[in-house]
Amino acid sequence: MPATIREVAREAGVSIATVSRVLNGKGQVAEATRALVEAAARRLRYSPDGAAQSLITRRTMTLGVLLPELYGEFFSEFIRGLDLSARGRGYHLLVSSSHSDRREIEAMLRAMRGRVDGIVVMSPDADSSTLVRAVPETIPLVLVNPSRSDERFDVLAIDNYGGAYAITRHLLGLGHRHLAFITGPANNVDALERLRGFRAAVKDLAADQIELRELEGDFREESGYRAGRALLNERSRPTAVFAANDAMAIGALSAFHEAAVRVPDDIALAGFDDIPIARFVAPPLTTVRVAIRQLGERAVERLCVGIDARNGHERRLERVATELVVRASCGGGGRPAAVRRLGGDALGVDE
Amino acid sequence: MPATIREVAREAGVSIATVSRVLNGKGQVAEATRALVEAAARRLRYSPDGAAQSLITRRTMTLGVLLPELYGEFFSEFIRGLDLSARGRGYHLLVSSSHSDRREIEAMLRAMRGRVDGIVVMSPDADSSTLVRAVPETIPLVLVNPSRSDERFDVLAIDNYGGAYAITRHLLGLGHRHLAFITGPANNVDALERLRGFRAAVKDLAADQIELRELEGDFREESGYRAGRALLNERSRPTAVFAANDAMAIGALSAFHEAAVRVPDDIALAGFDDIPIARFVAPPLTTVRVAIRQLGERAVERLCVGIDARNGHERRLERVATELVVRASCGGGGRPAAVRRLGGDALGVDE
DNA sequence: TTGGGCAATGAAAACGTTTACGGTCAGAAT
DNA sequence: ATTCTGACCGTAAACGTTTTCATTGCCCAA
Repeated sequence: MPATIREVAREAGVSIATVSRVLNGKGQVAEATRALVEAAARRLRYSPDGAAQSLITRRTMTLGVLLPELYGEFFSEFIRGLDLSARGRGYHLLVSSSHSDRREIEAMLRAMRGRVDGIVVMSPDADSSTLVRAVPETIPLVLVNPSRSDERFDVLAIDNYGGAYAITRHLLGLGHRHLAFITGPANNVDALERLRGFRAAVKDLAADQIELRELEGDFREESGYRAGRALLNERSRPTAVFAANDAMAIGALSAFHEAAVRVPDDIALAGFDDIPIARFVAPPLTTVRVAIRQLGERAVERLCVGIDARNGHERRLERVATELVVRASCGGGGRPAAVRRLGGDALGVDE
Repeated sequence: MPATIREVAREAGVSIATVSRVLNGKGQVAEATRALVEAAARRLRYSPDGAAQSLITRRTMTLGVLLPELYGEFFSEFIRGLDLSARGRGYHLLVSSSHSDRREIEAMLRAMRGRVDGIVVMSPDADSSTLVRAVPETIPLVLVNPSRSDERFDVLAIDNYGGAYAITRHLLGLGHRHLAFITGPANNVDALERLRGFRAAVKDLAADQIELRELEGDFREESGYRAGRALLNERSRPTAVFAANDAMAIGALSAFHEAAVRVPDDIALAGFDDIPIARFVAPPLTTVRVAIRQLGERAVERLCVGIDARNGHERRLERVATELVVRASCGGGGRPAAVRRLGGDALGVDE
């Protein structure tokens, strides 16, 4: 029903080739005819058919994005980063979320064939490493925070381990010897790495003097709340709690507040991610900042390199740095917010 | 580079027509050949080219989504709703965010031609009503919370007015006579409607006995924080504050906490949206629940109706109901959370 | 034997673009 | 006058599908 290039050509009294040339600004065309064509196009409200363009140019100017179940501020920030960067490069974003199991992701990956020029896959679930085998090797791919790095692909990884290590060290440095850790989903790679960093710091720095406690969570506020309540009921209460993400920390905070347990006076609390709201809870949350938006921007950037090079580029593992953000929730004179950067530049490349 | 249908046909020793029939499950084809073709397709890791399919079928199985600057939990919930509903119907989602001015949106709208089967436009900025004129009338469109309803389009509107009215009545009912309102962005329709509801309730219920104060905000935590501080500095402090959204309420809460002003004892506080985190701040936030995810789901649903009917369906204005959620932040015995529903079914249709 | 009907398949058109190629024409150079 | 050179523009092929239509071969009824 909408106008085609042919109708524009007829209206302007020229051939379709000329119309195409005018609209794409390629090739020589007389000023007079250009004006003619432009007028005709405007009259007919013509805009080219994306499908036909993609078919012939083999470019869709679209990037695919595969995300896990999206929840909370983390993803809106991430998508925002992707979108900003993509739009700046003239790309659209085809997003698909809530992918948990591998088969689903595979199906999506194939469904995107011919619809996108490249794909960003964020699959923090542990079995994602096997997933990529299903990918037609031809399409550029960037993996964000995969369980295992794979030198066949570009990979972006948050330095979860380093961040967790640093914040744990911070807690130990404040003198805490009785710690609790609230974990994330059992098969989530970010969560696992944070746990690993926590354990490593404890082991390295104060192994024998420490009393430890690990509680299960799932990255949502509710689970943090439950964990917080559970802790309060224990005979010997920890002096500091480190939640694997801010949402759970806020949940725990809510439980503490409800029980009139003061933070940080009675108990110290730390999170991870530095979601925007973290500085506005009471007390402001000591946490580890992840440059979420930049993570998205960087992913698109890498992907575009892959696309332009037709995959003929060298693959890299880029580690996105984290930084410790000390606010009031752990006490220890952490105000105003002090920031300590970990592991090189904010977006430094190592390995 | 990836395999085409022609190669599959050759591999299987049949015509491309037969391959197509097998893969789409349409038309008669002998069991033996079917197996042959399927084997060949699998061997070559064939998956059809989306562009070519769209070109011929005139269906992209993709829905466009135009969003404003996305920030915070609201949008991740909304996108989640869209995605869930879209995927259930076999559609993909092409999202594009951060659109502020009209020209940008128009450009996006045209760019989506031939890439999507329909579009969801969320444009809370006041001039969006003029925008739609630029749309080729042919493509199905759903407007979410537009500034003015337009009977040429399907419209989904949050009952901002009703929600604000109800929560203001709640505050008045608790005896507050000195109120402050923190506004949203000046040209944001949701913000404006909430303000209108607030003013109307005051006028209707207690016009002359009330002391009023309106402060500017922009829907982000930071602006709520600033407004909160400003309020504390005033000679005559309000007894209740209603922020046009939860993010700002949380910002204000942070300011109050910092100044050791107790909520709700010293000052009552209410928000709007009921973002997931609202129940986990201290004290839990009294607010107005907006069924964000359902809003997204409903938008896709309406859009699909328009697509299936080739726009030959009757346009509707659907109002998404809101409900008052009473928690502790306003005092008045509101715990555990009591919910009062406003204006018909949760997704009731009026008008 | 003839013909009708049906299942299975293939040939080819169509979708709306971009672009390689060739043609035309005016003016300049010979 | 002839040829050459560009600028300008049109013809047609190509992209990878789906789908219509025709063809083939087979079985069965007349």
